Amino acid sequence: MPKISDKKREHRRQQILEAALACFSEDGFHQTGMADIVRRSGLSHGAVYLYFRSKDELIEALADDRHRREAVLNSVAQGSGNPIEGLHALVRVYAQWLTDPAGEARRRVGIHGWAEALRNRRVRASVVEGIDMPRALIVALVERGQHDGLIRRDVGADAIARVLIAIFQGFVLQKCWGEQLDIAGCMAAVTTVIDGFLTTKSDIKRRART
Amino acid sequence: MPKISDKKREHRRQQILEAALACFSEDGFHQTGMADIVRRSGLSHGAVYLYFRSKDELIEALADDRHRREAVLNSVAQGSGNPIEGLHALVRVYAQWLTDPAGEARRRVGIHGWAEALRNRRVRASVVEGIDMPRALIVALVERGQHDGLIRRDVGADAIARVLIAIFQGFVLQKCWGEQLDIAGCMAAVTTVIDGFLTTKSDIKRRART
Amino acid sequence: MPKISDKKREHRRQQILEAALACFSEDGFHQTGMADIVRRSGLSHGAVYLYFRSKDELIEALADDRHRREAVLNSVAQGSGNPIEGLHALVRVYAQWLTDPAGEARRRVGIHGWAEALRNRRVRASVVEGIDMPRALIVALVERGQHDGLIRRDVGADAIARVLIAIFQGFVLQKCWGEQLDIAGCMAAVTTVIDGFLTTKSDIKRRART
Amino acid sequence: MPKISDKKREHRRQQILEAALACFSEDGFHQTGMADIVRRSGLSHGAVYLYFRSKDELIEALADDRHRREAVLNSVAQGSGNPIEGLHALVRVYAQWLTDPAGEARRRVGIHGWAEALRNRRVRASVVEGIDMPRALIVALVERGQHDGLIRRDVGADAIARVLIAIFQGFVLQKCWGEQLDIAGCMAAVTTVIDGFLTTKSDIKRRART
DNA sequence: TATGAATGAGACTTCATTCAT
DNA sequence: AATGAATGAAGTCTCATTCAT
Repeated sequence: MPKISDKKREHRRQQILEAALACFSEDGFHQTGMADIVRRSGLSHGAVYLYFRSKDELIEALADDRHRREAVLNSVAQGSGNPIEGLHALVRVYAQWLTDPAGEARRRVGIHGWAEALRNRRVRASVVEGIDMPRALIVALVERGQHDGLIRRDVGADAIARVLIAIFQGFVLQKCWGEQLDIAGCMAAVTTVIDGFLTTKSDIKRRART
Repeated sequence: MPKISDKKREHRRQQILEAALACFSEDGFHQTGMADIVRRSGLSHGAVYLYFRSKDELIEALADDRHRREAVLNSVAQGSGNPIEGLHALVRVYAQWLTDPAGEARRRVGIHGWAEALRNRRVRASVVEGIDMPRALIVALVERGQHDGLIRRDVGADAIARVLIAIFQGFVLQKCWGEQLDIAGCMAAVTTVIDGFLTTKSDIKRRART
Repeated sequence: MPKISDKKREHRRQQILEAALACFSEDGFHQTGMADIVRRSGLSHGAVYLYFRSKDELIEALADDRHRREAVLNSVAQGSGNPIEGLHALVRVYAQWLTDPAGEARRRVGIHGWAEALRNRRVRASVVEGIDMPRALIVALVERGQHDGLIRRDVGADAIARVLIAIFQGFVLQKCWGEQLDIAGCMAAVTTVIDGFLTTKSDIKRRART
Repeated sequence: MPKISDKKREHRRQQILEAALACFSEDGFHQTGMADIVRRSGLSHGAVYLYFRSKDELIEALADDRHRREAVLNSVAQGSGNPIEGLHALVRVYAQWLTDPAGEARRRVGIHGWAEALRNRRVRASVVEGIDMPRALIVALVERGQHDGLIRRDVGADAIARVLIAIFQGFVLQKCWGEQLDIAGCMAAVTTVIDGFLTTKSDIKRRART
């Protein structure tokens, strides 16, 4: 039993995960058979079970994978000086992620994961943590903006964060269903949404009146 | 029992659909066995197949059911005089639907349906038609608003519709995952989003300059 | 419970048997469902079970039906004076039965019955009795012919009977499989077969030598 | 067990086919359950489906098997010098096949196949091809015999072939139903049948008159 | 390490028969 | 007598997982 190198091992793991991603993206978790994944990975049944103890572990590994990738995504918008600019940057990053053709399979699997999160505790934890990252980021930006008087104070930071996240979740759904989604136009609308959260002169006046 | 009444028949059908809804809501379409539905419905195996030819037909019936219910939901906001008020009314209706505890199972099944729509043509058609209704409604309202000078013309009506729909789709997800979702707060944020699409004095001035 | 007339009762019975015959002829006994028979008969499930206690009873009734019809067939050749002429008459009758387009379904069901006879005691009894009739008839004719010196004595009467019966059984098979069966030509061959069983001058001489 | 040898594989296949043959022979194709075959084969449910994709494929495999065996059977009589002797040889071979106790199951399955051929295109094709082989063989022998003046020209070669084949089909039926079939006697009768097709002095005279 | 044949529980569905009406 | 809705055992087939090699 010659222990193979860690590099080789990691490569095998990725091979399997890629095969699983492709299969799950096409047929969902429960309509995909292990045999499909085995075939697509070019390995054997036994080999796959050497790397993942069960199909569920494979699903969870992909959920974690997604989680990790989103962490990278979020880090991009971090540290931007102006909170408003930070929000716009975040939107741009997500818009790009949404448009990337190479990410189609991952987006589709993501949707399957959203459904699976309803019944699989581990998947749900991964998904929830996944949206907690941008949420915390947005909340921080919004609170800074509110503190600086740039963002309206009559709307909760958490609510704003959830609205923005929801928008992208909805976009993923609509896009993956093959809807004619004018991404550029939608992004313009999202920009307007953010602007709608900003303080206006009338807000200032109104506040003055109170 | 010779030829039971249509009423009784419809009742049985509902009995099965309710059992299916409960099962699917808990375990998803593919992890729910017909045996589960049979057990929960209190009927026999054969009886269920007397009303639905297959598990798929059951899934599709629920999709159609959802479709029908959403049509009713949308009709509420129709015919409202002021387009802005119409949008707000629509949001209120959907907010209420989102909050209704009795609708929890239906919302969860809805999410499973979103995933299933990725691989089942019939389900996708039903889901897409389902979002087409409010979309058309919102587009109509927005275009009227734009024509009347109430809504900004620099954002597409379709984009606005898709943003609003996406928000609710995301809310459904977040709520069903058990997130601490401050619905009231979120609705306030949505109201602000809509207001963000309205024309402001600065818009008018800007337009005047052009 | 108004007892219906015997005439009506018999008509119903025939109605069911006809439906069963048509279904069995197309799909065989075990691939035909009671539902098929019920549908084709225009009656209800309960009604069919009022006349036949089970599907097996239906199969057996058809076997008996066939048995009865064949008895009629055989009676035709009976009582013919010349045994040779009797054999030829029998062949003509069976040839006609084989050619009758209206009998196609019955011939097909007959074949299914031959297979069923292998596992159903009652059906086998019916089938075996069915071939015993013409066999006895042929044996009688042949023995008379042999006694009269018209038919060779070096071949058993029973063997001749079985050969002739076998020929028609094989013809039924070949015809029902859609083979290009030149019935006229085949009948000519059968005639020759019979003639082959007759004594010739050389037989007489040969016998004289012994 | 990684990749078992072809020999082992073929052995397993035969194991299953034998079990299927025994079951089908007793109960017919449609009354035999896969569970019966599984039990009798000593393998597991899944293993059987590893070798045959469906019950139908199993039936067809047996049909093909039979087809192949009959090809061997026919080859025996081929190339015989004297056409008359060829016919007698063929009859002897089939008589032996009919008598072989080890072939009982195969003969019974054959009858079930005759019935199945009425509704299963693939099975019918196999059965029809199966009788086409001896038919062609007999036709060739008879035509040679007719050309040589050994066999009567007033009976079609095809008709003679069909008569001989029919005889054996009928014998199979009668034997499998448990009839007291005096095979030796019957074969003597068949010999006489063949002799009946030969030219006699009277034929020659008759032909001379024409 | 790696293979892939084998397992067997469980999936969906059918269907002969019954029985309340 | 007649109906047809209901039953539930049994059917065929799949598939996640294991383990002898």
